[in-house]
Amino acid sequence: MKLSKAFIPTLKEVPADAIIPSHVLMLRTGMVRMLSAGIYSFLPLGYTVVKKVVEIIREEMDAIGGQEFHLPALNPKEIWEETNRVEAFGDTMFHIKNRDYVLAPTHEEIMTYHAKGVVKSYKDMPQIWYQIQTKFRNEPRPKSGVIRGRQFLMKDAYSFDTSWENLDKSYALHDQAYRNIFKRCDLKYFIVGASSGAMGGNRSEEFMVKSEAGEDTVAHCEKCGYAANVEVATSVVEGAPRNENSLELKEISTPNVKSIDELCRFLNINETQCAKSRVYIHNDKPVLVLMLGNDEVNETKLASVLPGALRPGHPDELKEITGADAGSIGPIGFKGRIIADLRLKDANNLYSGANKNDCHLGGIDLKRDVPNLEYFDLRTVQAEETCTRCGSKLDVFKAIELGHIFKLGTRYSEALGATFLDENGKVNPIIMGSYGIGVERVIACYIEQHNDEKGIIWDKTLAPYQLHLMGLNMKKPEVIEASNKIYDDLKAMGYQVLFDDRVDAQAGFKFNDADLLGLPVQIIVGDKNLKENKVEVKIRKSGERFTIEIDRLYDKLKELI
RNA sequence: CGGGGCGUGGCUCAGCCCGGUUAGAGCGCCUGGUUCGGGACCAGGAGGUCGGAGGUUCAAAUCCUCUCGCCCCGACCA
Repeated sequence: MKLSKAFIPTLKEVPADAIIPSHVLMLRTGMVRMLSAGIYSFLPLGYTVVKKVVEIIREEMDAIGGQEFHLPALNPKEIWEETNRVEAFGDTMFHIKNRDYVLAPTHEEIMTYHAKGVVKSYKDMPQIWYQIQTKFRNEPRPKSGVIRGRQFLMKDAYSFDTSWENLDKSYALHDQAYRNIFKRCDLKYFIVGASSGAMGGNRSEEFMVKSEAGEDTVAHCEKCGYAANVEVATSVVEGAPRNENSLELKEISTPNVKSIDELCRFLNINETQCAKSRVYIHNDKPVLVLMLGNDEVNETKLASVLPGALRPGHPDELKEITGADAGSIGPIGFKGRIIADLRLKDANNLYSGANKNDCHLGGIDLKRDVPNLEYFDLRTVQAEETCTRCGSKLDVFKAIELGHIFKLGTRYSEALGATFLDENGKVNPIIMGSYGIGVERVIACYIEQHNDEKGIIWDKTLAPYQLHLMGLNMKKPEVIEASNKIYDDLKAMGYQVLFDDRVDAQAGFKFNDADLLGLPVQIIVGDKNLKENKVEVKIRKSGERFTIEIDRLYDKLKELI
């Protein structure tokens, strides 16, 4: 492609709205332009990269026996009502105004619909069906360029099996395919155990890339490799000590003391002597959640302990339920279910709210004073805590979710009646898995991991072109002739070449554009080197540059690309 | 949805607080010329309903009200 003819609108200045490197660079290199919040147009250069990623995904999915579909994004709402997901997605799902259609945010329902009545026998399975297609989600807050958009490309795959054991096999195939895909894309990633959330199912793992722009937080152990989303991660932490003698319950006046920190200062005690109370409304009934000190309630863990409708209580509800405002609530005299974090197991001589404003109770013995108290792991892992597997310290950081694999089970097949007959002629629901990859995220994450102050650093695998040929002074006949000949030769050899043949651009301008676009190898044709029949080659990644005779260039390129 | 910020030629921004020439700069773009291996220079030129609507005023980019859009933090999130 000749740059003089190409639509590759590079920007010299940093766009005001972009913060993270991948977003800045995708705009500056002319890969994308924003149309509206969270909605991006891919320009030719960006779309070329999309096609490369898609092709890698396609090859690896085909390699595990996947069959590619192309489903409609426009779906009848009815089918989503059968699985209750219109309600589950809520405002995140786009609804069409003038017909009862929705824009699909994922495709479990539609794939299951097609399996129903067609995949009827155990002999018809296993099946792996996938597509690479646009998804629509009405994100309340799109951010970070293409990383969180309202419309995005997703590879979504679905497996259909006759048993949980066979699902394990399909799941393992996808796990391997995903490892291959991300490795080929040269991404540093790791795999974490995750919560399956609204997708349902009983097991899921996420493929994560460490990044400050990430929206997930993960705990990771460098030493043994343990990695989990903090939604589900666990660690070894000391519980509150149980003292030999339990003190008597004692009411203490604590005017204007609201937080645990204030309480510790006021009474000159340690936070591990305090039980913090949070009230949730679970299926319309209040539940008191006790945490040690300043530990935060992990609402994902809480939701798995309290399945169903769950939300924090409103301030006015708290007053009505407990007789006190947040900050003075406690377990003694609380009417309703009480659960506590494991760190509080059988602790005594604790301080907590007295369910009376400006009052706390001391000398609380959970064993003595809170009968039938249930303990669960409810806290969020913090950095520097101890790994449950190997005993070393956990690291906690932000990460971007690139892919997610779920063992769904029968949730969709049961809801939609997708059943099969087994060897014994018995009717069973199909056992399903679902597997997603965010295509744009692969690109954005690659750029996050491969850039410098000059621009992107493409590896040959994802680079939109392999070679960046530059004619430095395209008014000089010898440069025109030599660079055009090299361009034609390289194309004839099958290379993908971007040829900066612009007549009016200065050398420095071309160099900077080349470094910005970041194609792996630059070939620089200038009149000085041409006098010795040479050109200059620059490796973008290392910055290494050398001159070489034109005759030897082609052999050298075989080594480099 | 809550908090904060911002909307002025294609891009980055100044002007607004304190209303008053023909609304500015740099980059980019067009024409001509010089330059030509790390984002050149000279001369000339095109391009703006100041996000939109309403209001105050003799007079609004500037003040007021409403509204739309965008960014950041939070909430939410597959």
